[in-house]
Amino acid sequence: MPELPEVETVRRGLEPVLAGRRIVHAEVRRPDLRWPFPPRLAERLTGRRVDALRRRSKYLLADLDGAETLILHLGMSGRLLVSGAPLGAFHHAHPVPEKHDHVVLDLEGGARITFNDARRFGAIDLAPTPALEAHRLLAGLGPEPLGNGFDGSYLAARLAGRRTPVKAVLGDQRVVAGLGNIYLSEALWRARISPLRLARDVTPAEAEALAAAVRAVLLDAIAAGGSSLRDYRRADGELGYFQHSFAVYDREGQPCPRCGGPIVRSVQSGRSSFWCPACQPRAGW
DNA sequence: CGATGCCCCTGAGAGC
DNA sequence: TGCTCTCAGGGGCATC
Repeated sequence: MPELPEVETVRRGLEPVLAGRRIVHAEVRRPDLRWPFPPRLAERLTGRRVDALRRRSKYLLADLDGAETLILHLGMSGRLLVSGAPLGAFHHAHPVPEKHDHVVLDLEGGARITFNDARRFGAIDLAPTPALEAHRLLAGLGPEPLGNGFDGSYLAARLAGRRTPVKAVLGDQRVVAGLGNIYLSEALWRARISPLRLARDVTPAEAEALAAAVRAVLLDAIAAGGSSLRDYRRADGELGYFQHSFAVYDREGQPCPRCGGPIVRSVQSGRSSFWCPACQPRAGW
């Protein structure tokens, strides 16, 4: 899916289109994605002004007037695409809805936002803004990796004593929110820690390096507009380009950019991990 | 409580 | 050209 950098890139693309504008028409073309949509979704969106577009972990949060917030999750294949003329060119045609275009929002001024999601692992919900943090999808999330609540000592404390691989802990959204399979492999490579190492065997110094690596790789990826492997697109439809900067992800058999040794792939919990056995020794085993 | 595996769904790409 | 098989960036849930 879109991980944190991809969601943040989409947010930055949508914010200038959405913020301060009213939704003049909402078309909801199916009743659900991963879960059923909230009742009367189209009616509840129509006429509402979007006051701000925020991000929490991999969720986009559109604060609406009337103290409700629209919660959006892109799942694995979700896209939020902008079309139309923001200045309202009279003859500007919107594209005909395509397969997997599930929700279409028309904004005052003429822009249109379309939620397309082939695999339908995405999610949409509405929640009262004051109680947003208590929403079932947001309540258990750990700190933002780019925020003040995430650093080496915090991470060391969360890794301590856990007999599960460090990659599993770092990918647990309750520990830190927003990392997915790509940036887990990339961050562990930057910190020179094997994804197979047990969390309890990661030293405090390594945890410090890992927290720094997480922040650095996320910032680099955001600066590149995210990573486009298959489905992900920015709000303007363009590709991100951080995939060209991968050190290890999806590079099995290719040379490690640091040592030249071959990248290997391991399967953990049914998901691929990519790493360099020379740079990321399994010391501690 | 912690760890593991399954599953939701469609489409792309590989192999034959 | 077409069939079948495998795999994909998430994450909730059942199970042990």
